[in-house]
Amino acid sequence: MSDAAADFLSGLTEPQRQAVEHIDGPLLILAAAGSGKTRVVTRRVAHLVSVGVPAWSILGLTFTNKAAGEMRERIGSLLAGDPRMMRGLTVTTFHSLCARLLRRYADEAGLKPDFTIYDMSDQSALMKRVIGQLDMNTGNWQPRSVLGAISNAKNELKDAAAFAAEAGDYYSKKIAVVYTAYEKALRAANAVDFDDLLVLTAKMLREKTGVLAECHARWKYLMIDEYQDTNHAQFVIASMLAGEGEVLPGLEDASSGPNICVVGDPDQAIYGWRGADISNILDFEERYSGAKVIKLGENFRSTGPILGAADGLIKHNALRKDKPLFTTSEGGEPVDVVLCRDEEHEAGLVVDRFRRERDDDGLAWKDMAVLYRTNALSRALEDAFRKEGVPYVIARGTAFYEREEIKNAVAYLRVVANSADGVSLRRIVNTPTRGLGKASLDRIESWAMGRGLTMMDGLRAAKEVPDLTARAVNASGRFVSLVDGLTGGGSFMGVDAPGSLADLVLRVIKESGLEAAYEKQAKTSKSETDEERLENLSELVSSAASFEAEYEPESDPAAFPGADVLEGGGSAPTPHLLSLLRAYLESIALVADADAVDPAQGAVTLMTLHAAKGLEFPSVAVVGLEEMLLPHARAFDNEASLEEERRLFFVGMTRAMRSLLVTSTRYRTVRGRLERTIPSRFLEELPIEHIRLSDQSHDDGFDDDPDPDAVRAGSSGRGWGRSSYDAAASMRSMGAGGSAGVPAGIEPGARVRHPQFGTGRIVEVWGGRSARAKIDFDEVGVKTLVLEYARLRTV
DNA sequence: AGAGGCAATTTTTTT
DNA sequence: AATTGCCTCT
Repeated sequence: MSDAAADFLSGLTEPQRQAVEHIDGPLLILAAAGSGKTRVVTRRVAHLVSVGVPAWSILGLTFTNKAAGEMRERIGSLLAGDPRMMRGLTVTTFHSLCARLLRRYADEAGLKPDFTIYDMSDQSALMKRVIGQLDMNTGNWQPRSVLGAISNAKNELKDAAAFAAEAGDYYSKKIAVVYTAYEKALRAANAVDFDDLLVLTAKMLREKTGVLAECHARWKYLMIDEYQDTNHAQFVIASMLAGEGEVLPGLEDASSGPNICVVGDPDQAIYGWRGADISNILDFEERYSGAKVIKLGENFRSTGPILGAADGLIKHNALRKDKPLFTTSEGGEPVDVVLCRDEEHEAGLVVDRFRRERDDDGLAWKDMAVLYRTNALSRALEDAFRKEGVPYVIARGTAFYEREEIKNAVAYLRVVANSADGVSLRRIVNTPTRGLGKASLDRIESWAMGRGLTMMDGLRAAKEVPDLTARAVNASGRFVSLVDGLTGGGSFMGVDAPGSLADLVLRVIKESGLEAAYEKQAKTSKSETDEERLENLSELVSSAASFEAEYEPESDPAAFPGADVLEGGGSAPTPHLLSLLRAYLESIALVADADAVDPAQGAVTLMTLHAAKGLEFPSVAVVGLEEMLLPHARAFDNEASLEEERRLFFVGMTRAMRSLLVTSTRYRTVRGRLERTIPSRFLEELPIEHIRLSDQSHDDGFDDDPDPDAVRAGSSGRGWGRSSYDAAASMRSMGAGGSAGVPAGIEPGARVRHPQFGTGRIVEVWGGRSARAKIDFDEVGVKTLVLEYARLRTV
């Protein structure tokens, strides 16, 4: 063994070393939270390469782009001696890989290579039309729930025909009809949804032996992270790629099984709701009878109390094989569990604690994270962080692309890349308004559909469409030439339009009139949001520019580089603008919220518990430990989902290295309504010896320092959570604090402060039970607010 | 055609 | 609170 190979083994525990050294045959790594999984996986890859396995024959699959990027980076630094050894290494997400394979083998998959990937809002838009066209009532058949049913079917690899064949009851039969029509509409739009990426790839790998053979020729070593969260479709894809089909009964043994290495932890399975099947990991040993199983149990991340508390919690999962969590590290503060008055109090508490930890314990903002069950909980936290001037970042990778103006610009790009994309076309055909109203568009559409043409074809042939006004024909013509101009003369395919991707994006923004429309609005209404929109649009141009700068066509897993690239030498061809555009749109479609986590930002990270999986922070706060929230109301009906909620909390707790705060509030504003809450049952499951309870929900005001007596007060018994609570007293104290309820002195002429709108003067007050006030705010103008919910304070 | 206003509604998590 | 959809007014 070379010295380099030996390096990858230094400082490892025995089981870690075994995992790193494993080369051929199936391997299951059961990696408990904080057990050094990433370290092991990256070193194993580096080790494989160092013993002569070509990097291009290794395929690593993760769930988020960020995880993939990190893994690639860490492998890169392990192999820093020779960057060329990384050549052709593929580490990517399931969805990315599938998208690339489907483009490369579009024919075999029954697609066209320029297909669009529809996100959830595209899917809803399409589904609404489909349901409407079937003359079904969107009230009775909600796009969301229908899509949910279809998604479940797809995850089990049931296509519309199979679904229809099984459908017995009226409801299922109806869904089957919608499913069929929805699929037809997707294909007509030359589009696939998220599930299709997996489904169509699985189908292709099963049915097209030629494709599978090429994949086998390329990838000899398969590695899958977070295996406990794979669904059936992903399981099939993994099995096919691993060469499972080649293992004949009776021939499998320890050395001849496929080179598939899966890594996961059943205690961190949190995606059951989207079809993840925990039995994939539980049955791995059975499926690959020669599989080597390595358990990484020792935790290197958290202090004893944090780990003890998390262990005590997860033990309450009855459907779980008991597995001790242990650490050799000593000391550590107990887990703080604090009962707060409301979300404002809770957020203030978190900010105070973080500030203290930064000032006294030498932590940096980037070392801290707040985790919550639902995105809605971020608001109160944001307000507090902003108010206190503490830098924070919300992990919502998709947020930018969900903005109106960005969606509009991206829709133009999508139509440029795929003119059949009806959902995007409909979005932009009259945005900004160009005189093509609903009536004209309906006429054009029915004309086109009657002929089996796309909407774009209809626009192109507007002159022939009956009953169109001259104005509509004219507008159609202008729209068509706009798009043709952007595609470089209507024959983008095969012809490289001049300019870069960023230029194209810029042209879209200008030539579409989007920029002008927002500029006009910004001038007339003087609102800041339109200024912001313009800034966002130019940020989109920058993002396109940096995508272009970083894009490496040869790193495309479906590029299947020829010998010249794999063996070195040969320069990569200049990417065609259209393929660049496709790749860019694909990267936009496949961003994950977790991708936005960037510790380099020097800010506290706010994110959902789901997004936190795989990360670690010296200091963590998990907020909102209340019944209906964590566990979530939706999880009450069955034990399995309740246990998933518990795992979710477990995942949150085990992100913490040194400091963990868990909070619950007595009252929480839900959809604008102040509601009484019940502390989460999970709090009572935390072992008392590892936690420090503190009921601060009765405290008045906004004390910065926790009351040391209050800390002791809660620890006497375990009944503090559920019933012994004086709601009236709490309401009184809140009134005094002025943070909720209707403060006195709300009358015309009075000056008040609103948490969002700032200060203003009351113009008018009326109404009895749900009294409202008209308030003239200094910054944002006149607004009418319901006093009960407005959180006004007199100034 | 299209903007703006009002009423109803709100199933968490995400690739 | 905030978003979405429906409806009216210009």
